[in-house]
Amino acid sequence: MSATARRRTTDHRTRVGRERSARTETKILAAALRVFAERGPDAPKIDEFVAAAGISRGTFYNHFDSVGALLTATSEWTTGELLRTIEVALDGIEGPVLRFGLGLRLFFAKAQSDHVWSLFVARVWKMGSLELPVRDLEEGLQLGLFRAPSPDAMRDLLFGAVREALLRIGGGHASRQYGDEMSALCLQALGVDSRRIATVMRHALPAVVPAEAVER
Amino acid sequence: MSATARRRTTDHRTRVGRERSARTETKILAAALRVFAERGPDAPKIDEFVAAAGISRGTFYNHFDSVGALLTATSEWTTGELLRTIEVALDGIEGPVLRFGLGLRLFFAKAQSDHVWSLFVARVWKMGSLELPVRDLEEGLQLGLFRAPSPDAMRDLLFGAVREALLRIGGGHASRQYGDEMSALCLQALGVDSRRIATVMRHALPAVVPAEAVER
Amino acid sequence: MSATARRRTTDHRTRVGRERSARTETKILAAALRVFAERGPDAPKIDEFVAAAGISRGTFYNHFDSVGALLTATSEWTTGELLRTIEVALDGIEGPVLRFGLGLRLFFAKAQSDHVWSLFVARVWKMGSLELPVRDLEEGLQLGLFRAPSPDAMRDLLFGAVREALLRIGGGHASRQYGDEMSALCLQALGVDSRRIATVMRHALPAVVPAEAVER
Amino acid sequence: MSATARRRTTDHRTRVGRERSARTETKILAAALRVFAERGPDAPKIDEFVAAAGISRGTFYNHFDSVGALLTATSEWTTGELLRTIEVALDGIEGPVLRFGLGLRLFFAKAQSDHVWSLFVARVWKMGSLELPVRDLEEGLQLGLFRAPSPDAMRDLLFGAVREALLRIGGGHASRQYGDEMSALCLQALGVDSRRIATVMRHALPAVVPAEAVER
DNA sequence: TATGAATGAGAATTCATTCAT
DNA sequence: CATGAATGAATTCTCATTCAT
Repeated sequence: MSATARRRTTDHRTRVGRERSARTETKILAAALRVFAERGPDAPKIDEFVAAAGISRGTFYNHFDSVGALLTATSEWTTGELLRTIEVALDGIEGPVLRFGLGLRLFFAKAQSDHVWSLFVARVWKMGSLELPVRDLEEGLQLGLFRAPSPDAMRDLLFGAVREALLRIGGGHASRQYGDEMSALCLQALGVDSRRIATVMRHALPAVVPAEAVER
Repeated sequence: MSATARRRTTDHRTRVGRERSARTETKILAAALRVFAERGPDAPKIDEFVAAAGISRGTFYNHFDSVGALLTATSEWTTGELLRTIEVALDGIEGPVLRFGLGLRLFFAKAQSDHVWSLFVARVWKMGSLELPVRDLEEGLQLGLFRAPSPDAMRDLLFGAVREALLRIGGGHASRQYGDEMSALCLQALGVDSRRIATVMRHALPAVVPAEAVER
Repeated sequence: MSATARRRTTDHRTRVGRERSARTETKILAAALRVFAERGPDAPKIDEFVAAAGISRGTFYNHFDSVGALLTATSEWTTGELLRTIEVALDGIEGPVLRFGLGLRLFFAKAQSDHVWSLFVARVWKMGSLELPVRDLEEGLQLGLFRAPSPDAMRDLLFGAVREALLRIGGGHASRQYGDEMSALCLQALGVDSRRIATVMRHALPAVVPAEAVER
Repeated sequence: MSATARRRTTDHRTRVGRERSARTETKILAAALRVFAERGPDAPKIDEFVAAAGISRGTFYNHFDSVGALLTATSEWTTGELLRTIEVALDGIEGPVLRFGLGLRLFFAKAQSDHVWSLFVARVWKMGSLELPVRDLEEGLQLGLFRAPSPDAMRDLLFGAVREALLRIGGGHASRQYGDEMSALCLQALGVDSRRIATVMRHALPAVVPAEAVER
């Protein structure tokens, strides 16, 4: 066998191995998403992930060092795409009020289409991993379109409202219009007047193009 | 020793014992408050309470059956008085807007005066144990003083906002005016116009009469 | 109950507890001595100590953090007294040759009276925890009673010889005179002439007064 | 393709395979030598050999069944030649004292030229795999050139001294003359008088002819 | 033969709970 | 009622071994 041939074989083995590994990792992450969504970030034991993913204990440790590491990885895996996706969907939309309002509506639409994701984000979300669209907010404040006694209060109110909304949606206790209602209420909280809110709510929801179909 | 004397001794012993027991229980509850505040409701182990309270494992079990029971007891011990206290302080104040606004300000004042309590409530609070002042809200809605797309959304937004606020306050990251700012923002979220908000904020904070000085 | 009485009770509880704890610890150490002697310092698993000591896993961890810590503790517990004991027994004996020779004979006598101890020391001994009687050696060298090409070589030869001797004794493959034979050979290795060696071997073995009867 | 051609190809493949296999095995053995030298015979895990040899787990098991088997193989691979080599080098040298002394000096020279080997032998050596030159010792005793209280003591002292010496050399804590010093001291331990020792030490070290250049 | 992901038995460790004092 | 040592089930984590590619 020539060196070239051998190298090709080696590459093949390596590639196949890596693919299998990646598939297993995805399986674990998908399972983790469900488990964290159901039980929160602290309660679950390794065995729950192992059982949910249908793998062995050993395999778990081949991929993640601890539940903490898994939580981090799941967070990243889960929220990474979404915000970018929304960003893209909002491309070409002008005006902070419209942009922020539509962004919220899109976000809640995602939540309503995936309760597991919704619960997971609600329970695990820590500031920083999933940011609010700071730019639109700041611009809106400067233009006088948004009003708030302080940035901290504004951020906390929006953040808390979204988290509670995700809990409700994830729990299956939300009506179909709930996402839009909460979006409207958030705009009202920012001091936007009713007419503008109505405009935002009437606006057609931009199409979301998934970056790529993530297998789950 | 006569029967009477014995009985008297026994009574004395019993009384002393009960007092000692009550004091121990208070010590445990106060410690639990700190521990739950720092670590949330799921993470802490029995030993953390034992260490924080400066007692032995055995003593813990003499008072509480499990961490769950302790959590419940701590919740009740902690929040039981407060809402009634606020209720009392608001006695005589008229108008849902003013009542709700002042109630919020009082609530945040309490939070800012006790960070441990603040964190505890933020982390442990589950719907039901600490209710929003439903009556004022409903009345305000009926009178057209509050506006919201739906009661669910309204409740979630307020609830979430308060929780985030408590987290900030408990973490020590809030300015002195933060409580008032958040109160104002909540009113704005309910559709109250700026003039009315200003009135509420200018209003003197009613005096709070502690039901009894709880030793901690 | 008076404060004094209570304190007395508390003290009593504390004392009883500490005594029980100390007894358990001794039990573990004694078991560890056997286990390490049989299996060496690396091989044994926690369960072997647990089984040998007749305690539960949990109890083991109440006393020692790891096998490593247990090894250290066992070493200290085991060798601490001996060298001091020998030191005391040699009190009043003059001359490095006589002192060193009798010290060796006493050491091997101890080994032959306790095979488990012998094997343990042989396997676990690391330089430093159980020192050779440096002072006698140095004095002997200065007086020209001992001869060696270098201190390092001398130390290594003696150290290695003693270790091998302990292995043989611990294994039960030593004759009754073996300890004395090895002592004599060590003196010969140090360049002591036969007549002097004979004197040392004829000398009565000083009585060893155990510092205190250690229960085992 | 003709049968002949095919056969030739097969032969070629086979030969290449065998060579590759032999090379891999050597790689594993060389790595094992280092690992055992550093960690002793009990502590190391399969992964350490795998990592040190730069191979995969699977490959390890293609060559050795267990750590025990590897240890045996490494011992044989490592010490097999040496003693025969020394034997050859001593060919023609007369007299037990001279032969034994020069043998020791050669042995330590080897140790000082290869610290890894030195540590490995020190840690792994168990009686039997690497024998002392019994014949010279017995002859020396019979001729009255060596003196010892008993054969056991003599063997143990020499054995222990050599092991300690190897540990020092392997650890890099030996001076350049250390090997010779220890050799001289061993002779002194056997009761050889200084003049004879001096003769042995002055004697030129016989040339060692490596049986074959062992690739490592 | 070489690879390395997957496996699961077994070893280490934690922690809620009991109980004699 | 208070104490804290002991317990052992539950859990975490390791590592020798297998096996499809």
